[in-house]
Amino acid sequence: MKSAIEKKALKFCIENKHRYTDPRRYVLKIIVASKKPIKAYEVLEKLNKILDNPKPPTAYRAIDFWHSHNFIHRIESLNAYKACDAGHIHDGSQYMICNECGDVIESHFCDLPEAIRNSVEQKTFTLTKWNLEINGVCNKCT
Amino acid sequence: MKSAIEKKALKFCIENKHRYTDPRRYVLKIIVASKKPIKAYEVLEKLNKILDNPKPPTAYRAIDFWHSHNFIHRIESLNAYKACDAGHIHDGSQYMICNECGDVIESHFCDLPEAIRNSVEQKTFTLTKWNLEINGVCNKCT
DNA sequence: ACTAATTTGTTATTATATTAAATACTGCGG
DNA sequence: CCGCAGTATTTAATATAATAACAAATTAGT
Repeated sequence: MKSAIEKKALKFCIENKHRYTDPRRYVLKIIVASKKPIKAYEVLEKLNKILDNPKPPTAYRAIDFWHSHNFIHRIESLNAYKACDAGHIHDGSQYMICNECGDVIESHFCDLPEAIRNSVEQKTFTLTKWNLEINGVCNKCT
Repeated sequence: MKSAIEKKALKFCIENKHRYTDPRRYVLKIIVASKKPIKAYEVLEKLNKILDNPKPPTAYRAIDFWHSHNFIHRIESLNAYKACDAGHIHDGSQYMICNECGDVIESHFCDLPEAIRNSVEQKTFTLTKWNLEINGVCNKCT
């Protein structure tokens, strides 16, 4: 049973002549299946139940692959990865991380808000990517 | 010769009855002296020229100390630390990281821009901290 | 000086991530 | 169908980042 992201990923691979190999396939499945952001070595652990004794590079390469093609994002402050189901490519991302339950909610601002963008450009800084991580307490935990 | 931050740090320690010990003192000096964000093991390396064979915890403890008291910030996507000379405490920070020269510029937005804050609060998420890291190319490198 | 609190020293270990070199797989032109 | 070129994986080793646990030293308050 394939999730929407997995279907999109398979389609992407076919269209762009990338291989939808077992490591890639299972790593994506594992990350998609995880409700919370998942760490590389947790991915590796789960991968170990499917593949034969996989080593770190196997997980990392697949993670990098999906990451570089925007199917997953990295949450820097957690060293963890999360699938992104946005129907579009975005060069920025925004997360709300609950300090209580550890849940991470992604918001899809397609653009960096004006106020920030202006401030950045005033410094004649050419923007390529941005990442906002917000900590706090989510509504379930309040 | 003490920088403004170091003076402020010393004052802070006296006022709050924290000890201004050698590891803390030198670690802060090293981070302040570094133009670019500096990594923990680079701090340790430099510390090794001053103290007698310091171990990782020595550096990490001092880093954590200054970090927890807002004298330095951590740039998550670089695993690196940078002194902050803002004259005030802020619960959020914003960096522009140049992909070419590695320079990092900190902007001092005291508050998260309205547009984002609203979106966060609409999801009834109580905000405690935020961190924005922007990648791009700085004006010197364009 | 005695005690409690804080901070550091030391050793070891865990967690996270990458390199390098050999090997295998896939699509394609002949 | 064969072999080449490009792409991807395997393997072992290593690099980098961070913490645990506990003993020893320092300091402030009595």
